[in-house]
Amino acid sequence: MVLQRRLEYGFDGYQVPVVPRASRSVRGRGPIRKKCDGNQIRAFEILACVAGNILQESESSVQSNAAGVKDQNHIFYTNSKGGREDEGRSIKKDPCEGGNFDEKSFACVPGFKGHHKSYKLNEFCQAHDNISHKVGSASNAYDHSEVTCSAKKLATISRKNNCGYSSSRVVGGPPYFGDFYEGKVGGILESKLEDGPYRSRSGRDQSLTVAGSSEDQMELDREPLALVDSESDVKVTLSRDRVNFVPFPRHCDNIKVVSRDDDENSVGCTQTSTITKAYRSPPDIQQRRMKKLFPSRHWRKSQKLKDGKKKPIYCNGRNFRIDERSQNIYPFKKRKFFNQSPIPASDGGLHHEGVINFPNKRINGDNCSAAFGASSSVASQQVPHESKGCDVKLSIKSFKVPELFIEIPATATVGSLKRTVMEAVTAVLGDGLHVGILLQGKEIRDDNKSLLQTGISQVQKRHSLGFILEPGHTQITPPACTERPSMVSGGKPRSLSRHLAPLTLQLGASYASPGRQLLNSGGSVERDLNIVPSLADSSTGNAMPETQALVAVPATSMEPLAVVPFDQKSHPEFVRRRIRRPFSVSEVEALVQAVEKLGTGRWRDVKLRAFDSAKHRTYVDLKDKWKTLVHTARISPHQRRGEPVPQELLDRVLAAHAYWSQHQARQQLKTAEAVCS
DNA sequence: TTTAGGG
DNA sequence: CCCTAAA
Repeated sequence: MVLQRRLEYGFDGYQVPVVPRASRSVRGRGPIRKKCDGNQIRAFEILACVAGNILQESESSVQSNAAGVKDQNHIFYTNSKGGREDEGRSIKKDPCEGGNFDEKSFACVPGFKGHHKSYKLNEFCQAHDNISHKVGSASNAYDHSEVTCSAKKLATISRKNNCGYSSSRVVGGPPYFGDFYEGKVGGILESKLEDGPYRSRSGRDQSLTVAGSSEDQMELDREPLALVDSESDVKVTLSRDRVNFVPFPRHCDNIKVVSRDDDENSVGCTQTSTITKAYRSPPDIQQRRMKKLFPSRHWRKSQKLKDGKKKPIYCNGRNFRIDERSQNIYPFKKRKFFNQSPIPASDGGLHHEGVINFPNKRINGDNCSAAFGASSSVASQQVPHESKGCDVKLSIKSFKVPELFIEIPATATVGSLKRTVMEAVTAVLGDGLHVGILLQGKEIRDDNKSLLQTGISQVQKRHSLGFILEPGHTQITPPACTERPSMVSGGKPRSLSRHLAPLTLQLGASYASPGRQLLNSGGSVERDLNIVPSLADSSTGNAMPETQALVAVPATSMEPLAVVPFDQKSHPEFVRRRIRRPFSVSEVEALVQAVEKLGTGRWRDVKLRAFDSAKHRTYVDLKDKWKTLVHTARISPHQRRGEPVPQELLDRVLAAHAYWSQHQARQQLKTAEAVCS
């Protein structure tokens, strides 16, 4: 074990040295900049494989969800092996971070003015628990759905860690009190230093970089554990005479972030947990939340194309989101979408070498022709005749999107064909999908009729009930990006189709098909999933039963509609406001810790150091958060809102802020002097 | 791309 | 959180 040492320094009166920024060479690495590329276009057909039965008990939907968990677990696990680089990295990384909990917990952390703080221990334990729970329940969250899948790895790594294979320890609080880092790397590298921006020192930023040649390299950067294990050569690059080896804080911070996300954001691909959770959510709360999330100004409507046709809705490149009230479908930022989509957005854009026609496109509710959408098949159903209130549970085996006709020159490349098809899909999906219901070949249009009235609930034969996907603009206002929710369905009360539509899209959003690359996305998925139950919750009247029955469906894996690539660049006007994700206390802790060490002018480094794996936290976010933290610390406690931040943290915020402000002033003074002389 | 600040 | 001028 590494010797635990403590160095305490006061910072008053210290002449703080220039702290140069970290080498920009680090830029360009790291997950943030990673993008997926070279993926393939997915099939057009949407598979909604749900073993279907009609059940009378709403309870059954829960079971259905439970089944979904299993699937997902499996999927996650499978995917975790498939390993594109970023995924693999994440998967490995998080567990490693988990492994670091202990170390961090044991780290002796001098508090302000040299007082030791023990509160951290609890915090980290908590974080650890959260992780464990996550792994166990598969209810991953946050950008790190991978965490869920890597229990195995976690165990392995933890073991290594415990064996003291690798040990690095951070002993120290704010730099102004002196830090003591000791990194030991499998006997290959051992370095230690006592340094920190707050302390007087001759050097500038010193850094130690360890690079491995294995494919784990990405994590080597930050993972002492991986480092140790790696048989690859270890290169040590030292700038200046000292070494600054600080492998831990980042992980620890990250961990906190993860656990926090789990708790509060439930961002995840685990539909089960989300759904379950959402069932508990009061509809009004959901609605309020949604309202906040979608300021109208962010929902500019899609522009019209020259030919008067509406532009493909940008949702194509994102996940769909459905407002439980208007049932508008909202897109998610592509950034998140990328995490799930195998399709590169930077595919060079869509080419238009082919002519696409939609001969059967419906207009204003015209008949849905056969060409337009093969109906789905309903696996089986059963009818609870006896009571009106009975739930009707439907299993939709598959959906087919409208048939597309593509004309493309024989000389066109396969790639362009793909793009053309994709464009066609985009055009259709983009306009918003509408679900039609075919009962024995006949489409049911009256959305106000109950299932009983229409006879849907009495259908016994397979195939007698079908669902079709139609371009949404025919009957429903283009779902996404509209600011006129009232237009949807002409303001009619909730109806069957209105509930079904979201379902369709939901399928896409909940997407989790085996053999697929990891889903993981920072929160978007979760939100999507949250919506569905809230739909049920907020629905009124007898539409409720169907809705609930359908809500259970997403638990299974299906091909998402949302996985249609979309070139966001061509639709810049659709950039949506990000989901608000309040900082948790542990995130604040991580931030404070990082800022204490790095200062307030190096947000990128702060990000890299403490939030590297928190994709949803940008350096701008961190900067903003710091700003608000400082503000929060200055106002009286009763004026503060949101999750209360421990006073201790706020004190540190003020201290660090004061320190670095002064530091900055000094720097400016120095610079000025230098210029003058 | 980052930083720094206003909104 | 967003937007953006500046660097």
